[in-house]
Amino acid sequence: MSKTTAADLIDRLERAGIRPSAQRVAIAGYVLATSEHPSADEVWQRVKTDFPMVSRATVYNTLQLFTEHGLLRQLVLAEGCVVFDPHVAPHHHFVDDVTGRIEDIPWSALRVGKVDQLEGVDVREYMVVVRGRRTRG
Amino acid sequence: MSKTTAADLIDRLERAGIRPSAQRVAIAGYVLATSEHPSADEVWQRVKTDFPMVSRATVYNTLQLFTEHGLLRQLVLAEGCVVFDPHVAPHHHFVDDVTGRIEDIPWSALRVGKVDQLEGVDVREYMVVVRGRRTRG
DNA sequence: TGCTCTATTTAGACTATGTCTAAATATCGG
DNA sequence: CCGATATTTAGACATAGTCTAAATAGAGCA
Repeated sequence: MSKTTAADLIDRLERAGIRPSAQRVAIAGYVLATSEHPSADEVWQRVKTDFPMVSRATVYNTLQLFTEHGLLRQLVLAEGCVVFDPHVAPHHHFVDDVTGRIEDIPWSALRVGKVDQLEGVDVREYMVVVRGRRTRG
Repeated sequence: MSKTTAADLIDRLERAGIRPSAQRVAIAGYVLATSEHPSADEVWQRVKTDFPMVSRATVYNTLQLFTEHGLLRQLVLAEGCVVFDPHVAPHHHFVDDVTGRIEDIPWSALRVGKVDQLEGVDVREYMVVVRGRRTRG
């Protein structure tokens, strides 16, 4: 595994326009290299093992900062955070960036190909999640 | 708007194999008819306006029951429940039903069509979310 | 009807996770 | 080194979900 050095991390933060403090470098060292898709609290737990006195607020603020500067993406995929839909047949979803409102998109309105060619997975279901703005009511 | 009667709701619950109590009918009256994609607490707040003494535990248990009997789906799309991904280029995601682990799927591994034909939306991003099981490591 | 067994509901304690604030600390430019 | 600004901190607070033991309601039956 290629180990990312502190100097590399500092460089990445600076190129993103972020001042590299010790806490930020420690957080970056984990979250910019992981493939685990951690929640904010998981990042906090993990970073604390190397950097025990970092506060929760710093981790949350830093993750927000990294996201604003394009180093991270936030995915609305945290397990256990669900919403209920009485429309049980397969369909896709549109999430309005402005209002947060979730709307159904009929299955036939989009076409998804090559799902059957995915290797090593037994697919139970899939859907497209589209995000953006409404241009009319 | 076609009003769903209590008799209709009772009938749906019974056909799904659920004994229809007053609380369950009240919860069904809202959640099986809405297009709002509410969270569990939102369902509780809403149902309480008509049925003030319903407890939170009942609403949570009932939503779980409805889901198990196929009347509802749970969507992992609740706003504010995020996970972080340092892979900022567009890609899709696979969620393992067994472990909950989220894995990246390369953009090129799937094909999504007709997104540009969606009416009334200005698309910022989209992704496919695939759920299922791994068949090998 | 009244009894008993089971299913359902309840209040509220508990936990986990995210937000906010005011104070303390660190860093930068001069 | 100094003052101004940026950053971090502890911990209170808020919100949402889980759990439990006790109370209530309903079904089947004598």
